[in-house]
Amino acid sequence: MANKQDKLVLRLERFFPYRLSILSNKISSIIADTYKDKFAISITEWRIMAVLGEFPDISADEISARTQIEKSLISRSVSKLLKRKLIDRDMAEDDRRRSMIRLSDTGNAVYEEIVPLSYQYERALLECFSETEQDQFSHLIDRLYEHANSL
Amino acid sequence: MANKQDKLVLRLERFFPYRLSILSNKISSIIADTYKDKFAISITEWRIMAVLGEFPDISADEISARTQIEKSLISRSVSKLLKRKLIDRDMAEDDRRRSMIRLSDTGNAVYEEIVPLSYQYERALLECFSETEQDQFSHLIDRLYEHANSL
DNA sequence: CCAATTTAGTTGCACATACAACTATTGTCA
DNA sequence: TGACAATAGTTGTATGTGCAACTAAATTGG
Repeated sequence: MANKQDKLVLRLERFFPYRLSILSNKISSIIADTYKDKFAISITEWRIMAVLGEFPDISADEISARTQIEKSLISRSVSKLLKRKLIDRDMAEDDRRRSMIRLSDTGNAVYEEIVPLSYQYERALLECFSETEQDQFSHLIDRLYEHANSL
Repeated sequence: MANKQDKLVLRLERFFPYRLSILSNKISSIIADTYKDKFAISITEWRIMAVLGEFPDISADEISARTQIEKSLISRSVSKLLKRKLIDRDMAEDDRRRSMIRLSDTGNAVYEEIVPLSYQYERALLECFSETEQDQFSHLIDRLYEHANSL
């Protein structure tokens, strides 16, 4: 006969979304501490700089699209980065709403310091996997992301 | 001869920590929307309720340990859940600092509504993987989490 | 050509969260 | 026993972040 013990229980610590969240937060917070301690830069600011390192002279909107960061957050972060002279900005001549943003010389210097550290950290993280496992993991992440987007 | 084009660039969209973060945020935000729309509950609040569904009559500190949520956040969330009568609390007799928290009848009813939805969402997410891939992914996540904790 | 709509970016506001300081209670050990 | 340390929980404060309203500029359609 059914009783209270038949209650369907959620095992939180085995629940995929929870485990992914905990894992991601752990990894991100380690990175955040490093960037904060060494360069006084937040993850958000770093992501903006990272995108500008790859794609110079793009607009705030394009940064937003490429980093998935809210445009209001982009706006405030860009202000901070401008004040600290890590980036430069001027308005597009053909469209005076749109801005053209790029790393300044200082920003580039910081960028070139952080990039090797980032790769080093990524390698340290993934050293618990074999090459094959790294590829598996990479593909699984891509597939899951695709799929989550379609839900 | 080395020139500007030799600059080491970070491909953000292929950087593991970034991809994990984006994936996890996407998945969590879908869940958050569901809980918010149907039950007016945040992810944090749900995690607290989930742990109480598994482990009734535990203290705020134990909730914090099991969910990795900051104790100050636990405190404020517990206040909200008490006000909404989703949980009950009384103080431990042997230690008047420690509290004993559990789901109320209302809380249990909500819990029993959410749990099947959670499992359903998890299944929907993972349906893009075969059984084998699900196991692989699960093990890789566990290993990576272990490893990240040791860095 | 001009009103209405769309787009880029900024700002106000509400709420989430982290860290540290604080209170109250309990435990330790000389 | 009594001073000191440790623990459970709360609260203050600073900052992060998301959503919506807003401004200014560009585009569209009649």
